[in-house]
Amino acid sequence: MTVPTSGRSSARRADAQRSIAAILEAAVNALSRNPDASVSEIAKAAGVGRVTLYGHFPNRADLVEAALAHAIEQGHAALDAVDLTGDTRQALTRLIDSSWLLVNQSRSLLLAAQTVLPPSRIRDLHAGPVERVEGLVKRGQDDGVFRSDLSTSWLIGVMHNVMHTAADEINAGRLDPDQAAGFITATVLAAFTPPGRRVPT
Amino acid sequence: MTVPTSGRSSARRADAQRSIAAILEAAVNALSRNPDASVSEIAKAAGVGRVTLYGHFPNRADLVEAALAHAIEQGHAALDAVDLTGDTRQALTRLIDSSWLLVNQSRSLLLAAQTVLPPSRIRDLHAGPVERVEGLVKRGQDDGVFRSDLSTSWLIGVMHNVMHTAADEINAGRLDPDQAAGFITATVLAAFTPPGRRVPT
DNA sequence: CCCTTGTTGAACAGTGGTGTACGAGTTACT
DNA sequence: AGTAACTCGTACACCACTGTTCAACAAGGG
Repeated sequence: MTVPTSGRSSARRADAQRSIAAILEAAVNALSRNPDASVSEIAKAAGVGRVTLYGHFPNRADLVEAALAHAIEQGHAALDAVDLTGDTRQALTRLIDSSWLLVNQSRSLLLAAQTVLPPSRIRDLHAGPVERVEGLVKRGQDDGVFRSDLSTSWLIGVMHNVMHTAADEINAGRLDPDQAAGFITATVLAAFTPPGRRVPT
Repeated sequence: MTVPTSGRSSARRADAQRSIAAILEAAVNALSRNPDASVSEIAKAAGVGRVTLYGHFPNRADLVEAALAHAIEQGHAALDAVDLTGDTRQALTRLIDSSWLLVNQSRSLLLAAQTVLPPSRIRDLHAGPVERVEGLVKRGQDDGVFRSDLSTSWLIGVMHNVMHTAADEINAGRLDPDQAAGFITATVLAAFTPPGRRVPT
């Protein structure tokens, strides 16, 4: 799914696979730095000719999509290690700890994708990660630990955007990166607390 | 400050002022719809020749900057009407009610500015509005109504990004625009509640 | 070892934008 | 009424990027 699987009978040659891998990695890096990175830029960073790149990805949009899919897949795999059982608030804390850096780093890449891909496509690509968070948040709501007067998707959106707050603050030099995770969890846990209940310390 | 005041002894002619006003308004509109709007596009929307536009704004960056400044100034003026005295939480609610739509509408314009202007310039332009919010939040922190374990700038950032959450959710068709303000204030007030204290209902 | 598959740079056409120049026409201020 | 300020369209030079073609060369697989 990461790579264009357009009707190909025999497997790709080894060097082609290497090229594709290099291109994807370079694309993720370049687009994460600058959402408007050109195809030439990416090809050069991948140590590959521009023509070669076009041999694997028909146009820039497809390349960006593949890069985003690649990054998401990687992140998704990395988060499989996180233990989401037990106390819901602690589970959420663990999830934030391991995911906020990933989210932060892919911010610019996501922006690139948004300018080139239809919103539906982007939502599809995010289906996996969203599902994981959604399950956790819903469990918290069912247990009464998280508020239910706001929709699940809203809470997920808030969590996501609070991570962006951290990125902004760090970028502006107003927040020490080491403190970021703590700020995020403190804020999210408070925001998720049901009305009338005490905010966890 | 809204208009290029580059050393001009005698006042501009009336029609020039009209042109500038039309251009600024058109620029705000166009850039709010599409952050990559071209100069031609903006000129056309303003009912003005492209050359005329260049007569008033030397380049695209200056135009974008002027548009952002214009929008901010307008918003700032509109918010002067909001009563920020009395109960801090209620004051914040009032402020959110009147400002979230403005913030939402200028999202794309801000994005345009970010791709063309240095961060410092953007922060300067926002100085006015930020100051207003900062005063209110600081007061809340001093009174013990808002938490002080997180920095003031963080809380402001959170408030800002929660508004963005609303925009995202509306855009995705998952939130009724009429409910947005309520969701935002509920979330922000909870996030601002000091640890150990009850979340307001 | 040979043939297929990949890779490469250079070159080209096309697109869509920015900013400038010019000359003729129009509109406001005094 | 006259002059300076303003506007307009066209045209131009320029640039950066996209996507394609070509012909020569390199490398993997059976």
